[in-house]
Amino acid sequence: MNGVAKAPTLDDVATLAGVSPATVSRFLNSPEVVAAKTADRIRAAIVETGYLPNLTAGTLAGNRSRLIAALVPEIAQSIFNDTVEAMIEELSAAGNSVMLALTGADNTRLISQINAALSRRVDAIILTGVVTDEATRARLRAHPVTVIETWGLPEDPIDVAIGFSHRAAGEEMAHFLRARGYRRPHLVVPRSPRSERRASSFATRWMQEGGSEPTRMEVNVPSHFGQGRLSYRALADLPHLPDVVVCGSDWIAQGFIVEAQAAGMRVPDQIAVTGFGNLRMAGDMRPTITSVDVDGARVAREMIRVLRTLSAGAALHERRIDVGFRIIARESA
Amino acid sequence: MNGVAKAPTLDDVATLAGVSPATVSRFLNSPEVVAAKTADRIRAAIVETGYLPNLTAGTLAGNRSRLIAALVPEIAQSIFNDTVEAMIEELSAAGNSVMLALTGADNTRLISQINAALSRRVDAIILTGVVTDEATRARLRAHPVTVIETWGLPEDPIDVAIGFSHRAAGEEMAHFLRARGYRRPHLVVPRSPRSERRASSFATRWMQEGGSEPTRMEVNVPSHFGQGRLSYRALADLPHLPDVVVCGSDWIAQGFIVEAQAAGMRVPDQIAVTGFGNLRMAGDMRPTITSVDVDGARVAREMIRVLRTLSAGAALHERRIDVGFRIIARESA
DNA sequence: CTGAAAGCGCTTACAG
DNA sequence: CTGAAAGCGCTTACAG
Repeated sequence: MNGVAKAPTLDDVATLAGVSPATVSRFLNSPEVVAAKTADRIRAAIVETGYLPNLTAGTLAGNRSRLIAALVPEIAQSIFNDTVEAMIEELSAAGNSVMLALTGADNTRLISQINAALSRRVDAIILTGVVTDEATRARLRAHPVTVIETWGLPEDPIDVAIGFSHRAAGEEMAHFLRARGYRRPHLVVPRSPRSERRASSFATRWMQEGGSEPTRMEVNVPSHFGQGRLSYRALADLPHLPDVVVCGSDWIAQGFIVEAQAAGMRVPDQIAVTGFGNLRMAGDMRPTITSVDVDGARVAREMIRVLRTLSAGAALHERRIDVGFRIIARESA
Repeated sequence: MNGVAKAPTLDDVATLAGVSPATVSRFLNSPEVVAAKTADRIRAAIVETGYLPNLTAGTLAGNRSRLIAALVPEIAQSIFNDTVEAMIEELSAAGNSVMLALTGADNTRLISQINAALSRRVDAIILTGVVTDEATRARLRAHPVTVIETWGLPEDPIDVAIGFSHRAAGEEMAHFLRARGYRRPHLVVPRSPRSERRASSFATRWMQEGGSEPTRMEVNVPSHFGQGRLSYRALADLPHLPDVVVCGSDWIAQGFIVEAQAAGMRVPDQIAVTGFGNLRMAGDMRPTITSVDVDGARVAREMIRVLRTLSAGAALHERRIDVGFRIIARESA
């Protein structure tokens, strides 16, 4: 914090190496174009001066920042954390920095965070979920920044979407549970568009396969363990006891199981439970929790691929990248 | 993504408002110094052009970025998440952006992430924990950036430290459990310097109060639910069964309880358990988990205060800010 | 309260 | 393979 000596600049390095600043810049950005001997001198000068590039100047001059903004609702208890972490790892390894911005569980700060990102001239904005506001979509489309929508898979992405079909996930879970012989499903649905989508698709498919309409209750986002416990207690208000409870997240499923067991119920014998997200804990719980897995690391890899393609100036093959999902059948249902 | 029109610049706004660029800049940064009528014209011009400041140019010219780097080991399952989230919220509200960098559970990428942050000319670097490498400490001390070390409370902070005494936390827990009548504590210790510190202080104090040396086992970081389950099973290897298990995190405590209950043990009657971190889940678990609370939001507030003080050019009153901790006595011990 | 001018530290055609 | 020069979009003394 005691700014003694001024930080060395690219010019200092150039002077010491006896070359022009342009050559040092080239060495830094495309080392293959500078002669081996020149490179050696520059390398030595960098070490001797302790030079650290000023990326802020580089961004201004070069019109690319290698800064990427990741906008997520929250991280304290988020199902996206694995993906976010894989993403930050991959991007950092590829020489980028990540600016993480929180938009709030209800996404109220989405627009102000988009503006903050644009002000920093980020190369790309990664969104968790899909922007629903049409004006914002139009504005982002007109802007040079690359926008990647994740988790959802809208018909017409702003630029690119990487995710899976929440409709399909809901339907497949309905089919899975019906095939396992369950007859009275109850849905615990977080108040988010994606959870809502899965729940309604579940219900539609369930009835298509001859079942009667599932009962349901809603919970606030972000969903957490405590809501699972409350959800169990709320069963008392239902016209009949369900034989399987489809929870919108693994946290809810875990809380539900703990409360059910504390009340003396056996899971899954007396009541079965499913989660969503396939958190590590789902495989460790007693009983292990049947869940839906989305490959967060793959989402991260696809993002990198898109970003690389675009920064190489190439055209994108596909604007909607479906990474799919898998139902992981375990003990709880 | 379709860069049609070039983004409007401060010059565009100035021209439209009929003032010089310097005046627009002043309006943006210290609105109180420009005349009311001028301000009105500028405001209108900003709206009409849709101007968004280029903070990258502002940083280069003004030598401050309003960008703050937060370096954390990981976020997928971290006890720091609440603090990180509170911090990002507070900083964003104060007009800063936050660059979140992951250093790895074992902190291997600490130095490269520090360099990345310095390259972006961040105003401050927030560290989770304390930098142990002396060369890095010296380098950061010599650098104009403000460094805030959190959670730990080193004798001689690089700039400022905001945290609590892990030694005191370990001691107080020992005293607390001894006073409650427990006699055979067992420690489950994540392999991190801070957890280690708490565990050894616990043991020292426990023996000072007349107890015999606690048994212990270590677990990898980041700690998680599954380790708690394994820790229960590992009790079989101990010379005697403990009457209380002191876990290094609430995740471990929760997993331990679930496994103990699955094995037919009653918590806390047959075996008591404590956690650390006071996650929301700790208060929701069955039984509720006795834990140690650190006020993450307060850490975040103190950080803001420090940053504000420093950016106002004022001197800091204290370089070590102790936010304390509280043992939250609940059902599990 | 406002303007003209210099400068922040880079990158990138352009020319050789 | 390398250099001279212009320029990226701001901020900030300095002067009035």
